[in-house]
Amino acid sequence: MTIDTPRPTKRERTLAALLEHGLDLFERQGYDQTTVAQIARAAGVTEMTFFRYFPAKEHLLLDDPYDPVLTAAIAEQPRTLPPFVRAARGLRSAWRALPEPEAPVIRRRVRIVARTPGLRGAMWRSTGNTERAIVERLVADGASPDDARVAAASVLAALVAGLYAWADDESGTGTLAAAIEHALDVIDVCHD
Amino acid sequence: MTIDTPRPTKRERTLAALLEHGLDLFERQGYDQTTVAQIARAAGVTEMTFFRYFPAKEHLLLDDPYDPVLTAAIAEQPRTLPPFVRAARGLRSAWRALPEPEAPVIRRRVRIVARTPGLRGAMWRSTGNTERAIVERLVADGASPDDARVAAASVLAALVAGLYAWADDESGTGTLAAAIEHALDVIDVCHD
DNA sequence: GCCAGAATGTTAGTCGCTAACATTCTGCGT
DNA sequence: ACGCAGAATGTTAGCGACTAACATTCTGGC
Repeated sequence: MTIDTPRPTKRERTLAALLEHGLDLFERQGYDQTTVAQIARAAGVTEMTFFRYFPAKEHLLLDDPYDPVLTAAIAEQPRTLPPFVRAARGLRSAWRALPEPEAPVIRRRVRIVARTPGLRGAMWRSTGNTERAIVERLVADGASPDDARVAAASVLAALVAGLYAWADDESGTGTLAAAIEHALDVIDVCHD
Repeated sequence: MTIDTPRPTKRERTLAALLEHGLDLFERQGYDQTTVAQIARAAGVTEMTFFRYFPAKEHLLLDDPYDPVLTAAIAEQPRTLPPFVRAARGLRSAWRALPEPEAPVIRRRVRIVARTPGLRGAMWRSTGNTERAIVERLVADGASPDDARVAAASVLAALVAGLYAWADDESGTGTLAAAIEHALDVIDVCHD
């Protein structure tokens, strides 16, 4: 909880309204069945305005400000390890340190993505930036570009699969960090 | 070369025309800049007809009749191995056996996909069937569903990354099978 | 309370894609 | 060669995501 909440600017308020009503409608009637016009109307705004806040419908669900932490964690892994193992262990230690409070919102979003085939592709594309960041890090440390791309893509795919499994768990008991760690364990099978 | 080429039915001819002109236009002016109407016109046909042959624009590039071979190869891997390793080695042995003659067309297609960000997502979604098939196989052999999904997604991501690297190689000398094998080696780092 | 600039609305249009129905053409048997 | 069933294609109309150019209203600091 922040100390003081100075009256949110109008921009912040409409953004929040779009996010809230968007998530709500997606959950109630499905992503494909929900129209941008509907979301806008629910938020007391025009379709046009929606696109001033999000470049596309899917961006209401896909945001990703996590990159810097990840690459830092990868950099800390010993360079003697193969790129694939470095990436996997780096991601694992990064997510272990992540704060859990944001988990509920993330869960709502991931749930919708996991259940909408068309969005799974979009999610994958949206990991493009993260992938680039990881590749950069690995190459800077001596890996071949091709190998780095393979390692990054593969590790990210495992991470996303782990996210889906966590979001789909009805009980909702497990922590996000544990789910991620488990997913990366499936992949990092070398014990040396 | 087949022994005799009985006059291709009209359906086959328009299909071929759409594929040919589609690929051509995509290569010359880019995927996003190419309109379905353009492709149809070039093939001497209507936009409507295009959609009778392909459910969506992207399907002109994405076809995948490979699943049965893959799962069979995975089934042959020893069940004592972790799911991830089984999947990786199964895929490797499957692609080793694949005929190389189709490579040139595949290369054209993958090249376009690799260079069109929006299509990378579509490609990923189109691997959904293959993923399901692999998961089924792994689960049937005793893996947990969550673990199987992680393993399948991760291995497929590596394979696709390998495909991109191969298609982007300007020299065009390396064989498809070699590229795939190399990609899977990056991921299967356990030597035991 | 005023006013610059932010925020929003309007209109019009493109592209991907679908549906319902009409029309033409192909390739088979005779 | 001929005719006909059914395949193949065309037409029209429309929805939803998204963009562009321009007009309008409203906000928030002074």
